[in-house]
Amino acid sequence: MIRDALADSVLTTLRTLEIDPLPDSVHLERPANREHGDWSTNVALATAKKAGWNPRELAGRIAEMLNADLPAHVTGVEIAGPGFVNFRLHDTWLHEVLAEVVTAGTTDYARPHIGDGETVQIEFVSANPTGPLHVGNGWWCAYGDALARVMTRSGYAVSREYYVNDTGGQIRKLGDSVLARRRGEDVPEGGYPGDYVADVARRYDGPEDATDAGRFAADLILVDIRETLESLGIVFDEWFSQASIEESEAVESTFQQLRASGLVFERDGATWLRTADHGDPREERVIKKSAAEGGDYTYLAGDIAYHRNKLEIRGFDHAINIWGADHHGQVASLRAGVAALGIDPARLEIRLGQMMSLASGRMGKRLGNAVDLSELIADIGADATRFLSLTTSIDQSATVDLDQVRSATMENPVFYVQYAHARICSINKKAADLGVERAPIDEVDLSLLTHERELDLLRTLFELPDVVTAACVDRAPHKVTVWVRELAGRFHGFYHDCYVMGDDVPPELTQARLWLAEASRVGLVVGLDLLGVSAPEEM
RNA sequence: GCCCUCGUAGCUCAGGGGAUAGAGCAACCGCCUCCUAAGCGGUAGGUCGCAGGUUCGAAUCCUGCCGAGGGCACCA
Repeated sequence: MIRDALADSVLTTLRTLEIDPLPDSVHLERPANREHGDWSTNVALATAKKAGWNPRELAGRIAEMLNADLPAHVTGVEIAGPGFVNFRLHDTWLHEVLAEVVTAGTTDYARPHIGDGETVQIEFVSANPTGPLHVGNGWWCAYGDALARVMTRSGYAVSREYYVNDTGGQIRKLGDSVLARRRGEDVPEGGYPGDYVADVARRYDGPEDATDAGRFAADLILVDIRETLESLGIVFDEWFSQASIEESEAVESTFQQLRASGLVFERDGATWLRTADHGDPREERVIKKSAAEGGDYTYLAGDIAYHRNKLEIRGFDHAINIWGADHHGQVASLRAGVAALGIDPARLEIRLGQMMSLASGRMGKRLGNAVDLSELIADIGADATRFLSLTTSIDQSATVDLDQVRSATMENPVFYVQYAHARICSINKKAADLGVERAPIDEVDLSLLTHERELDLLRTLFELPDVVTAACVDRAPHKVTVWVRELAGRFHGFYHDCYVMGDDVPPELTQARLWLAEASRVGLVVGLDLLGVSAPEEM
């Protein structure tokens, strides 16, 4: 790859100059300003001081030596600013990129080998089955799925999991609401007033028992949640029942294992875990309630047991939890609990998604203005819904204007990107109609691609492997969204200025441009697929 | 009080050590005898919350302050 080749040649030069100490690596980047060349390195700035050189002088020597023996594709090396070494390249480096992209194709281009088969479980959504998913608690579901896609492409063996909170107080409350509705009464204080509860009540013919009614309701609601997620193309490998943990020996055996850590003690009739040693600012947490409080294990105890199940019993190498920021308070305690079990807490990664808000104000089930996720999907479609939530970082508390989103559906950026794909398909269709076939890539003169639009497109395509790598390592699939918009923009520019077929387009150029369109298609298909957004052939 | 995230164009957000800070929307002006105008080009719009510090270089890293959101249960 060009970057490695340039870095190698710079490093060789530094060796020849007997620079000591040599830098660990030579950083090459593409300058934002075109006047600064095609590639640039700050290596002189970074190493000069320690090696006892003046940065500009060192940069000058590097440029001088490289100019005396130019690396492949390089037409000239210059110094600029305080000591940058800038490379000017012949367009052939980009033509090589084109060949790489179409040769690798959608299955192999931009497939970084990072995971190396490591198993990763990503747990996300995990909303309580006490009501349909609303826009707020469904906001980061596309994030979890896109992250799973990005990590899969990067070589991890990924499993998607939904932790179903199908036991405990919330379920009893839900059951109480159902029973009240069945009796024709209002739901009790703190219950669930939604219409879906009434629907459930009409179908429930079981005993007058809150837990029984609650589970019945949760099962039905879960079906609805699953359908909503599937309509977004999100399919979980596992729907893991909290009850299955709490009603088994899992909590008890986890409890015993915690005791063995020596961090467990009794106080005020309750059993506590000392979590301070593993970094919890709360220092100690109750894991088993006192008799006066019922004597049950706490949620934390169950959660530690659940994560023991993930990391020890099922043995995933790595577990990633995607939680809403409102669960921030649980992070340190859970990590401490996992560590107390003797499990390396580095294997558990918890990403907090900041709360989203609506331009119209706060949303909440109890405020009665919760907008169902399924409603939004019905309004603007699955692709737009996913794309929308994947444009921002999860660290950003996004503000969504639902009215604008609905009215501006046709101007949604997702269509801009999909339209680029449709245009490529349209070109291919026209080529087929005209009986134009693409010649094998190695028989096509790619050096005919010299238009700035063409070269910009190739520069962007070059970036995809780096983008996927960054999206994976930083757990930031929105980087793919940013990139795919950029690529679509480049393609629209090319489409507008560079006709692939036409009376004044020579057949050789048509061939080269057909391959460029194909490379663009590869980029769009890969990018959109990572986001879980469809790539339609026509719009 | 302590912890986490954020403060970038009128709005919604990218950029998260490099050289002149970007996009979309909104506003204004142009562009189809030709592969879908759901497109392309242009104009206008910024003290990157404030103040210090580190660095050859800071929107980016560190500290403090201000502002917004979230969190600090024998609830889940």
